[in-house]
Amino acid sequence: MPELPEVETVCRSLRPHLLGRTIKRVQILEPRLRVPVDEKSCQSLAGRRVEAIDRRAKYILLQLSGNLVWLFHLGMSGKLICVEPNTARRKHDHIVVDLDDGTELRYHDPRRFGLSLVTRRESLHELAQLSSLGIDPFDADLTGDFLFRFTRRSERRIRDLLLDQQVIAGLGNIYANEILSLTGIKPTTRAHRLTRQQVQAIASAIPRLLKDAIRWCGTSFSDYRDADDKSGEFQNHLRVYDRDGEKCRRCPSLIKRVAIGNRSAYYCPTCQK
DNA sequence: CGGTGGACCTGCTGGC
DNA sequence: TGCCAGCAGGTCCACC
Repeated sequence: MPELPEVETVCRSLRPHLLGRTIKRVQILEPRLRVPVDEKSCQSLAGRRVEAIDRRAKYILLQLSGNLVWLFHLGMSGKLICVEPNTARRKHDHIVVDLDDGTELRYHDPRRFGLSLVTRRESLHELAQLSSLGIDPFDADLTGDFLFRFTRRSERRIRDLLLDQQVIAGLGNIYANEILSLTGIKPTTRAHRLTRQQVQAIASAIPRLLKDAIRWCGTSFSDYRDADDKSGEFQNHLRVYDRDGEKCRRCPSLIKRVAIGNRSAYYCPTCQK
């Protein structure tokens, strides 16, 4: 579900609710996420203050007093939502956090592909999840040259290379497909077949597209929401993703859907070669 | 090593 | 109306 723009939107919407607040109590209603939630470390969070909220790729980091970090990944269907006290619990509310002003922060995740873990700040860089991440999409070092080196030695399809978090950290299936649409490249093209110019175009399209998506607060299909349960708007601006059979926005052709592995790829057969 | 396919889950939609 | 297949924004692991 949530890719970088959605996770960034969640972080921004959490800040007004959480910054400066103190955690009173943490309840784990369902520990069975992708990695089992450690109840003990969560209970040790009572009394900690939220000092900052950061994002790395698709990970959300609540920086807490006492040099602790509470790390979340939303998986496919995870949400962090702030609600008034005494709001009815919903099915799939797995973690409930009581704050000192009465607000409740809830982690809700029907598919339970998400992740919640607590670590000391100095150990953060040792986490496998974070240490294996590739370059940040907004890093000035993400140049055509940089990406060209990866594409030269890879025979994977470019859509899959863009999804690889160890290469670029933060893209998911929506934005990988949209980037290839913006740059006129077919998602099934093998990476090493791309020209220098094509790779340059991809590198420069990535931060532009993500900034645009963040400006529209991300893409909402059925279920992505921010901390105030508000939808994003970028679904209205998608060029190819989830538009198979619909008209291309630049030519009369119809958008096609193909399976790459077991995930869909979308493209315009005329505009993308 | 790199690349691929399946597993992990629940819920929704569309076809019959 | 019900049932079933297929699909969904991500990641990880086994296998070739």
